[in-house]
Amino acid sequence: MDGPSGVRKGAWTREEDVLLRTCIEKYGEGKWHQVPFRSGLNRCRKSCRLRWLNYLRPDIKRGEFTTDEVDLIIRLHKLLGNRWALIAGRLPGRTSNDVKNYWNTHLQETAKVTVIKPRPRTFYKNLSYLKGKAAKEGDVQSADHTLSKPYSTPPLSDDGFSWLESLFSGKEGHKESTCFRDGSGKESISSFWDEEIPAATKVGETFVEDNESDWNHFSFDMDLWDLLNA
DNA sequence: AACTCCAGCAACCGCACGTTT
DNA sequence: AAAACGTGCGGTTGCTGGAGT
Repeated sequence: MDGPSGVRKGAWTREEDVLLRTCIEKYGEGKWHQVPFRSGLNRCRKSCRLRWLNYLRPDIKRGEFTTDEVDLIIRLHKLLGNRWALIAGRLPGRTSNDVKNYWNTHLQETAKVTVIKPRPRTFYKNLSYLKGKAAKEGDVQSADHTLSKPYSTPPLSDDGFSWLESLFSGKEGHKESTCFRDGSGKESISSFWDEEIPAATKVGETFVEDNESDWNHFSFDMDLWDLLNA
């Protein structure tokens, strides 16, 4: 079962597991290129890393996925798509491979969902939330047409309910009341979920909604992934 | 008992990205 | 700035064991 380079492939034996575990316990995780030499294993670094991360790590949870875990996977997949590492990061003890395999075998067919891709959105520059930020960080128009970094927290609705939290609320068909108001109280964007998304024009790496491409607005390069990892 | 089919899972592979030189 | 290197991720493959015929 050795490969052309003489490196062993295929299923791991108990002895190999012991060697790898002993090596990691002695030297710690990381420096995977050194692991085959240090452990005496005739395996490539990738194989060693994968075996450790997916099987040998002591905090790995085995057994059936609970209904809570399945529910969370479905919600996160709806939000993130096939970002298995991110999804697994929210499930203590589960690996990305576990989650991916579970999805592919149990959920793929039953959970035909529309993935909400974090499309860059345009927000009015004078939203109350952003105005506060802009006052602290300088005029948002001064640097570039776009913001290089998303704000650390998403805007809140009037009642303080985060639209991001709503993604996990489980309220099917829930009409999120995330109404952004400008200084005069005029609603700029009616809702996150049910709004009719207008046509958008790509400007550089951002999208500017049609009819809103002038300097009265700025484009907000919304990176949900960073928000989730914050 | 022998064979086929298939679900579940472990592992491999290629690529992308970040860091170092 | 660019090449080399190291690491992590996601798609895919292939092995294994159980169920069905």
